[in-house]
Amino acid sequence: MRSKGFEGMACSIAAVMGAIGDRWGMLIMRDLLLGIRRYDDLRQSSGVTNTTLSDRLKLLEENGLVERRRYQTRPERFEYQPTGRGRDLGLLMQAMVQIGDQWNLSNLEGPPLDFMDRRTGQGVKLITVNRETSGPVERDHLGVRPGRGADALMTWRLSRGSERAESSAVRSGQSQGADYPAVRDDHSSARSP
Amino acid sequence: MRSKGFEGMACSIAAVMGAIGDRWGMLIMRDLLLGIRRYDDLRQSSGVTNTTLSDRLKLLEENGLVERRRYQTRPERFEYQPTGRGRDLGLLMQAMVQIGDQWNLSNLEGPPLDFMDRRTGQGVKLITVNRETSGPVERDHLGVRPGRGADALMTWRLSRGSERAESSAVRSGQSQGADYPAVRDDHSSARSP
DNA sequence: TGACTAAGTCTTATTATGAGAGTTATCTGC
DNA sequence: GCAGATAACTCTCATAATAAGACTTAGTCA
Repeated sequence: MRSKGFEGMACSIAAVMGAIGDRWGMLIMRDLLLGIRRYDDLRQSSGVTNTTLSDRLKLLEENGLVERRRYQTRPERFEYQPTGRGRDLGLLMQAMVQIGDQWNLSNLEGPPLDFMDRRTGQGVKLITVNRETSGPVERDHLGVRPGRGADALMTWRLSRGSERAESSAVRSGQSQGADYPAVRDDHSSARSP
Repeated sequence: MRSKGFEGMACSIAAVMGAIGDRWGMLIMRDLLLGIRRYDDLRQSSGVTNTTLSDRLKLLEENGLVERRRYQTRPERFEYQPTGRGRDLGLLMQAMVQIGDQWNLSNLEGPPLDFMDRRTGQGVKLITVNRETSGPVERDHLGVRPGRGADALMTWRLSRGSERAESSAVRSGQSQGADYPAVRDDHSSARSP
């Protein structure tokens, strides 16, 4: 059974994960964004099996992240390239590289992949800034609130999240609250989903 | 069969995806970062089944992203909270929200989740900046190169990526090259993996 | 001729998943 | 004092997905 309900979820995180499919989908998108175009190259680069690669490419195409294009006839040969939407996932890739490099799970002597400014050759990183002023915002100051597209479940999730952070968890002095404390909306209620 | 070789890959993207496990793992991390702590709340919030939630929580704990803590005895009750490493995934969450909001696959009238600066209440976003000067870097100027932790496969991947971008693909005038064009290293070669 | 390339499909055994029932220990309301 | 609720799971079963790798098709290369 592939999925249960990633489609109807009012959550951008679920939407993005649903579109990518799984970690194989993500590795394939990584390779495409790095410029790999051919089926066999994708297979060798990611180490995925034929069955899964074939399936994921179809899925990514259906989800509008990848375009399949015939680059020669007789025999027919196809290549795959990211669409505009697929290219948006570059941000995700940067975030993963930044986090993974920090963790360094494989105990490497440096990052495997180094993002940089092509003009200057200098390294780059992702930071959080104010949407209007572009001034930097520290992680400790970040919060979250239901947006206009939030449904009852999202509202419940956020209020439940801040609830726990203030009751048993904090009383015991051991547990920490939400990493992105919810800022309560006027119309937020804590009904069960 | 769960996975083939996500462990030995010299790639931060694979490392992060491997640690999260799959999209259910990501939804669980989302909920934990929003402050949800209890098993039943996680289940209701994410819509995951018991079997999968139980399995994923163990996996996330093994991977050091989540900590299981007894908050009461008789009867024993446990809660789950993100570790420091788990908290790093907040950046990933922000990236997904930013991308998913842009796509708006569910045709909502606004974002479901709104990240902001708690001090001012103003919205925030992720941008790419120079690692030293903190000056903004445009997407079109981004490139990539093998870092010190790159293995033969990563080097091959990057050189193959820029190869395709310059040969058949561009010759035909239809295909575009890598979104993050590789900057060639002096010691990069194009041997097969 | 034989080897090789590219882009897959097909087969089989193993593993994961969804749905939901069952379990254990305790607390709450009446 | 006992039905029902709560919390955090485990168990079962039918179905779906996966890994490994053999096979296919239509050419090119030496």
